[in-house]
Amino acid sequence: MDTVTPQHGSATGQRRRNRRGEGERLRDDLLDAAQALLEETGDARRLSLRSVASRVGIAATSVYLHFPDIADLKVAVASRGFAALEEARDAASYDITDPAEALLARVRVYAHFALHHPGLYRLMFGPDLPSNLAYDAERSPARAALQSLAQSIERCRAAEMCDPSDDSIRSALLVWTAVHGSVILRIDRPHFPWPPLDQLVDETVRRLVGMAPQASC
Amino acid sequence: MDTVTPQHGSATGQRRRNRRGEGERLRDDLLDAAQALLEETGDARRLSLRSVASRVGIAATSVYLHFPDIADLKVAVASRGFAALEEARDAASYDITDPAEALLARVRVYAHFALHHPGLYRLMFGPDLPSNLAYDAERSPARAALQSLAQSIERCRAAEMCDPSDDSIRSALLVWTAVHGSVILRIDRPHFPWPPLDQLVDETVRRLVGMAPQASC
DNA sequence: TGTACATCAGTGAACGCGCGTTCACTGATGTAC
DNA sequence: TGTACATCAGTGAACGCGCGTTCACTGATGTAC
Repeated sequence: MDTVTPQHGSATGQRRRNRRGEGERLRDDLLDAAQALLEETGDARRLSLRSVASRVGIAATSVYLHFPDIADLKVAVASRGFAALEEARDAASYDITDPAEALLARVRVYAHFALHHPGLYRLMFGPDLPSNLAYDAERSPARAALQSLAQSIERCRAAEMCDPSDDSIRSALLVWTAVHGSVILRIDRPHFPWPPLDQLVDETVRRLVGMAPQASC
Repeated sequence: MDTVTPQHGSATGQRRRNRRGEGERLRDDLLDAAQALLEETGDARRLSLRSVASRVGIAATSVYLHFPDIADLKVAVASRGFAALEEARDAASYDITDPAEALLARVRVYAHFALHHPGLYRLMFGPDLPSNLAYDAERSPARAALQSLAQSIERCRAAEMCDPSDDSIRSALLVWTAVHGSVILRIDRPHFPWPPLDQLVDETVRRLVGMAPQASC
């Protein structure tokens, strides 16, 4: 969109001050920088107010113009992460009619998202968000994601593609925690000889929801 | 064991210097202090050289008498944790003859260990160990634990209590990652309305290894 | 058309904190003679 | 039995680092008159 201004995407250093009325741009730049730092280091602890400011090329104190403190910035970054994850999952299952295939596709995308954005994923689902702001509150992206997973399982059940006696919310919980464990250990223990991700994820989902071993049913 | 010396278990403050020839005691005291800090904060990042030294009641520099750096101290603490976990698991299944019950008991104890020692558990299985020393090397307590889990599953299979077509190592991997996800999310998201732990763990294990829903088989 | 001024978008010095690590040292104690 | 001395088990000051946060400030720019 509009002309690519030099300050966008540039590393630490010179940066042109925004024009009058465009001060809000810095907010986006800060979020971009924080996300970039997460991608590079894979470690949410490195996300310091000073590191983000330095990445953008502004004084450390300027962060306070847009965020009351570093915790709020982290929450905002995580929030963007949840939106991106949701979008990716929806895109993955958009044109799949088979409910079982759709479920598997959605879970696979979740796993790939985690491995492609380990720092962001760890921030979203790990201990690095301030606990009073973490997304385990009743209305939160993480809960919404769980609901969406449960609905996907429910559609399988309606099509008689998995265990009919299960509570789909409970099944969703089993699947979510299991897949989280699988991807977070992959991220945290990169030297372990992990089998291919998709196979393991598929197997986990199939068994936990009582789906037949082959995709057809 | 022998007289309880005042420096043991005491908080920050006065501490009597060890007698000649007993300097190695400080090493144990450091490990005890580090573990106590983990229990209290639940956060492996707080394990700093200075915090451990202060907890024991010695000068920060004295840590170097026994550990080349803080990373080595963390590895030593994690190592004790793996030993404790192994012991607890063996104790849990010691007098259980039914292989399925033994497997479930062992996995339940694993989960309880994690929730009772969240800081220690996170250190053992999380990203806080220095990556070159993390226990994902070929010969490591974590690998040994996985082997032991696989053997427990193998015994179920021999007794025809679970899916006979499975590779037990692969099943062990599925179970380990799933249970890890379940407990680490409980630790990291304490505000989430988690169902009872044992039920969820049992259900996860049964489904992943293809065990019948009831304990009898 | 010119200018005073309010506002916007930041800056820069400074604070105290905890961190890992270095270096030279100290004082008690056991042992060899 | 007495004593010199090596060793052991630590100490304490100091270093530079990055951190979050405070405070008073600056300079460009749009706007009202």
